[in-house]
Amino acid sequence: MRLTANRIAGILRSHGYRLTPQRHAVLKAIASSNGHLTPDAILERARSLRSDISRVSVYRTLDLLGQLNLVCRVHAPDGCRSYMMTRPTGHHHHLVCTGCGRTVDFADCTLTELESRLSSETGFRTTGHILEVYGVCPTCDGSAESD
Amino acid sequence: MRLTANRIAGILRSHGYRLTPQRHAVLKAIASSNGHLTPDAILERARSLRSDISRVSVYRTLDLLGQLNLVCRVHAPDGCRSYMMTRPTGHHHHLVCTGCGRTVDFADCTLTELESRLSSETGFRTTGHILEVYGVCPTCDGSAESD
DNA sequence: AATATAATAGAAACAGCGTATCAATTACTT
DNA sequence: AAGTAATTGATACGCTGTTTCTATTATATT
Repeated sequence: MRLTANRIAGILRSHGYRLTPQRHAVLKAIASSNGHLTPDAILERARSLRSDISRVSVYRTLDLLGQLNLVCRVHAPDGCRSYMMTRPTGHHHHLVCTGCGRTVDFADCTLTELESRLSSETGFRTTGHILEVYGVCPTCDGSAESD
Repeated sequence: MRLTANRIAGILRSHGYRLTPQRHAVLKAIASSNGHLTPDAILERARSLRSDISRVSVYRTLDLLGQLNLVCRVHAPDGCRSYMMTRPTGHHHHLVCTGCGRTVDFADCTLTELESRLSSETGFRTTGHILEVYGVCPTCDGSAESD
């Protein structure tokens, strides 16, 4: 289950951050999507909820949420600055629909073996990885696109 | 073994493209690195070989090389537009040093299982993936940084 | 070697994304 | 209700990448 905008609002306040209408709109914008969103798409959605939101606030809110690990970035083939809500769990990866952007998380990551093998073969001390899997979701596979 | 600048020059010509001094300088700039380079870093290196190279030409050459699969993009945590020479082989991934950028390719990709499992679990028709592994190379692990 | 020509170059202007600065506003504490 | 520190938007800026256009040039042909 993914974090709702309201729960995140509570988390923000518990960390001493203010809950402004702008932040709330950004939260709702991100939480209302089942896929990843670019900062620009987030701005657009947030503006439909509250018209007086600036681009700057979107970036600031994204930075803040990123620091608190409440949103995570999605690396798409055409750009690596899209965001979506982080699930409560820790390490995970994304299965991204290249048609509509719908994104599914998965947590079973089989890369620790690979990392240790690479480590012993190269002498590198491995520290992490990016993994994004791409595909076409059932809906998009039936031709029409949606979001 | 990685492609040399001269071999790539031959490939370009065999595809009907001209071998201009600018392109050659860009090729040498990329080939002379053992890591991934941003377009800006490539411009800088190419300029040290030949002063009259414009930023536009770097981008154009990168596009061309990308179409021919002679360079590939490296997704780093801070940006996804770095380039390095492609090895002659096909599907592969990168182990990237976060200290100096040195990059090692590896071809044993264990993700087809994961993809088919995800596919049957989600209904997505998987089409590919990005995988970049990060680490610290032996040199950088001994404190000083180099390139 | 000279010529023709299509490809390629750089200059300049532009567009988009993200950030820094700063005065005005406002969410929250008391 | 008032005080205050956090937060906001406006503005300006810088960086990255692209488009357009004219001049140049690598190559094929003679």
